[in-house]
Amino acid sequence: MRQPVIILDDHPLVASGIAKYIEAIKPDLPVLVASSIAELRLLIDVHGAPQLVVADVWLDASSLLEDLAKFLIQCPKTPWLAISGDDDPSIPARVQAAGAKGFIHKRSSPDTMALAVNALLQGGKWFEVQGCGAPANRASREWLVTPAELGLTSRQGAILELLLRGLPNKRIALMLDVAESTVKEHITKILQKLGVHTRVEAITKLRGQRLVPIAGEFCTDKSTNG
Amino acid sequence: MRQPVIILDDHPLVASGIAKYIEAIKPDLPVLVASSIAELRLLIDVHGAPQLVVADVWLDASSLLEDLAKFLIQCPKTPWLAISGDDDPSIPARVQAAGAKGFIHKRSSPDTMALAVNALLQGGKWFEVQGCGAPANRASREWLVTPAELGLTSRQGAILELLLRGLPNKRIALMLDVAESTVKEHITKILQKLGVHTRVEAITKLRGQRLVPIAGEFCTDKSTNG
DNA sequence: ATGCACACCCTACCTTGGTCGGGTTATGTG
DNA sequence: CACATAACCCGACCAAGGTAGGGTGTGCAT
Repeated sequence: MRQPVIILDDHPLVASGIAKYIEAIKPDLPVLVASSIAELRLLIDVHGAPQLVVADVWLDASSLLEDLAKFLIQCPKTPWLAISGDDDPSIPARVQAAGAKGFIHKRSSPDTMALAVNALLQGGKWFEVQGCGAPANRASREWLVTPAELGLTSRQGAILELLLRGLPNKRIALMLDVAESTVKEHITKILQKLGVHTRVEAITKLRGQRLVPIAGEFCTDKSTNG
Repeated sequence: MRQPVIILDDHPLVASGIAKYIEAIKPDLPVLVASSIAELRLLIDVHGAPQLVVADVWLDASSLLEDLAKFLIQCPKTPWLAISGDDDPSIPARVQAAGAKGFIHKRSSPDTMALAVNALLQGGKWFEVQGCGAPANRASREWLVTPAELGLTSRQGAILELLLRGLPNKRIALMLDVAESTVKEHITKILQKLGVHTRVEAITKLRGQRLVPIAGEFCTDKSTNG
């Protein structure tokens, strides 16, 4: 019933690692591995259009990017996530131009990849800005994420924001003026969508990311902990 | 009883891929995975000196290479194989100076890695010469904090490090091979010293900071069994 | 020797967190 | 219209987190 996720990588080590990881975070999704476009085509012929393609764009290989893009337009509904180990800063733009719905660097944390995969599976996008040129000011250039990119509703996004500040459910409920049980319910769904089981995992997974601020409402930036 | 091979890589994707691959070519060898020197140390405490360490020298991280070398001289009979995804041409020389018995690049074929692993397991060496000259991008100075600066003992620092990674008490207890109640006790004291009431507050309070990988003295706090 | 700090173990108790199975209301869209 | 989705509420259950107070053994300084 559910279409598979296909990992395309010429490096079997990395491919199997990625596959294993995606299987771990998405136990209900079949994950297949291809090490060439030919193999990818074969898998798609057999299994139909996949739900997602995660492709290592090893740009050493001549025109892989174009070939891949040309090939994947056969599956217009299938998003694909580009992964590169290269530090060329033009890559994100190039893969986006080639039709990728997302890009992450190989040195990204697995958590980041999980987020990207989730985002793409839910129809969103995920483009990670590479730090090649000026990686020094990491703290000030934290990546921005919209709730939508994480597949969250706006309300869930609001609650996630407070959750990420370390607030307990009771405080969140007070701030949003709803029942604590409602907060719990939202958080349960948030955790599911993020593919984690506890708020602590969610926080560490999203570490370094920042939700885009939501207009109005609970913009009380003071207090919080303590 | 055969001693294990330990893979050290901050990128679990790659680590598990490498582990899987080595398991495939060496079915009789247990393969363990660590994602930090602290974890590596723990594994060695538990299992004894490994037959081989395969370490990704992610040189972005401050002085990992020195720390690793300093740590591995405790196991003088254990060869270690450095893997790097960086193109800095000085790396092979540096890792050799640091005591590595081999070096391969992440873009090497799995076959190459198999050869290197075999060579080192048999007491040999394997140094792959890199072709490219792209300079490494210096970077990513994250704010480092020592447990001492926070008023913590070394043990508390170790636990805090795991806590900050989002691990639940049970996992921390398993990794440190102590009772969960002991972990709880340590954490209670950590929280008191940090002036917070929950681990989530501790995480958000220390967000963006990184504990130093355990300074100097932390090596093996005796046996304490009993 | 006595005291102190640390790491370790335990039980008990309470709070918080997360899930599950109900339910209501409003807003859409086929 | 029926149906789906989101937001809201409740109660109940169990797991996890945190505190309190008991204990052991070690090493180190007074």
